[in-house]
Amino acid sequence: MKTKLVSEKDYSIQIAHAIKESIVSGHLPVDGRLPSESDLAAKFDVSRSTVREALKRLAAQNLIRTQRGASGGAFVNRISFAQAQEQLATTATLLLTMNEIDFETACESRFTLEHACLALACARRTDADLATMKLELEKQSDPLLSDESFCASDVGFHRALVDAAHNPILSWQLAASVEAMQPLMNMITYTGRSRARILDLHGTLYAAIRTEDAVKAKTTMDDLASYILDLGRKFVLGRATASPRNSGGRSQMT
Amino acid sequence: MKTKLVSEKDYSIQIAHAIKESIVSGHLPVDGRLPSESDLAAKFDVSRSTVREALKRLAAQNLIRTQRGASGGAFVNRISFAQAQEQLATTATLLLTMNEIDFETACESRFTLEHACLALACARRTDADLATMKLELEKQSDPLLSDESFCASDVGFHRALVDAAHNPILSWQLAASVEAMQPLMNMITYTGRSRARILDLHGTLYAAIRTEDAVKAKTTMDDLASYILDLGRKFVLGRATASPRNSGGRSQMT
DNA sequence: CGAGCACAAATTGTCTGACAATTAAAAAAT
DNA sequence: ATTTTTTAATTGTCAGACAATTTGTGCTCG
Repeated sequence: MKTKLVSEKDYSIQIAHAIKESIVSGHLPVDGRLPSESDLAAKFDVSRSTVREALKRLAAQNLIRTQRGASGGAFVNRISFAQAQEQLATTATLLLTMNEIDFETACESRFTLEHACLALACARRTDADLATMKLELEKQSDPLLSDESFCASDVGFHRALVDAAHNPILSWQLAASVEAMQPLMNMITYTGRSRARILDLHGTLYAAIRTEDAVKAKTTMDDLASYILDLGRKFVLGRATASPRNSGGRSQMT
Repeated sequence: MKTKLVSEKDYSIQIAHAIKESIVSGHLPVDGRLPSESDLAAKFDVSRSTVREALKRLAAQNLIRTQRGASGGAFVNRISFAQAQEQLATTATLLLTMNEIDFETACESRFTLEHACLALACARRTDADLATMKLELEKQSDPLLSDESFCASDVGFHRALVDAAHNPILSWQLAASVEAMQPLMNMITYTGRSRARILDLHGTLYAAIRTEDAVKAKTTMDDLASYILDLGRKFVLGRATASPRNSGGRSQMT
């Protein structure tokens, strides 16, 4: 049976949309195999190239994967948290870099989220969670640690903290936010030379979660938030006066 | 200058990745024009089809748009919140439908987020925010309203509530969560026939935000959360016993 | 001189047909 | 029975062509 397409939009878009619907609606089960490209071409009455472009659109969204060879083809992906997180992080990064989102807004959303996780984290943290946090704390207390590694460990600590809430969706959303902000955070930490203060706050946070003291954890998180926000403000300020703005002519790819 | 590609992965993936890097890193400015497909084909030393598949991958992620005709081509998109939200909602829906995320986890993450917005909302709500919430409240109090419209208004109320926090990132993330959960929430509300209770809680929330009473707002939100969670549990339970599970044979697309 | 109009040029969208690369299954050989 | 070879199916890539669309250009006519 041939499926009708309207001729007003590009075929590859319509085909991608049709298949996507089949997937999202559950009509096509996870790991189910799509018809071969030739079959799809016949079904939609278009050329194989057009079908391929449609499939590439879906592959870019991690909705399908392809495999060569006999009994190969396109299969419906079970979307993983890792993939979802990567997509979200890309989007968040783009929003941060090319839209009008300023550092303060991003910072506020991140710490608001993290703050919200604390109550859950205090109630549910396991020994494994605490061990992970403790490990990162010890890494961070090494004065010989490079700036880069310190930042990585910082991310690891916050991630462990959120993971302690044991809600994968919250972990997912927050991890993406943190990842998108990391480059900027790195620069701030580099220039701020503020390891001692951060380490101290982390230690306090750790202790509060260990003892299930949600109130203490929250006030500490607020302190950390305002401290980082302050550093960020200074950093952005210094940057604004130091380096001239990138003048905005269109440029081609080199 | 030709750009080298390794022959181990598919070319279209590598090309898409290379261009994506140029965009995310800011090397290609927003609204900047990419070279034509023929030029890119020459630059990467591949055929035009391969370049096209790469571009379709980017288009599927809303990173570029294309335009036909003279002085047409592919242009770097300024990603909008609307697009970002749509992408996030799709991902969230997929995670919800085909992964092992249960209703309680989704519900918890949503209300945790919303709870976290309340403090900001109380501090920053404008008259316009209050008016929007009030409007939805009045809609909801009409007993002749259809179930569908009631649910839509419910979403509108919560959206207005989060928007009152005036942090676009939080609005974005939460809106996507809410949208992904809406189908399920609808069914729950349909069966629960629980309008009066919900309306009451909404009214209390509205009043608390109007008077900037963050404490009251938070306790009310907690009540709402546990009420919905309770309804959801009953609903899921009833569903599990009533309808048999979709048996899992692989199926082809029809 | 201006307004409209035909035409050319550039660019993406699609089609056709072909071949290469890869993989699983079937067939053949040992 | 096990290993090797062949075969078939499928995606990945290529080349060339034409269609559709849009913009600019120059020409004609008022």
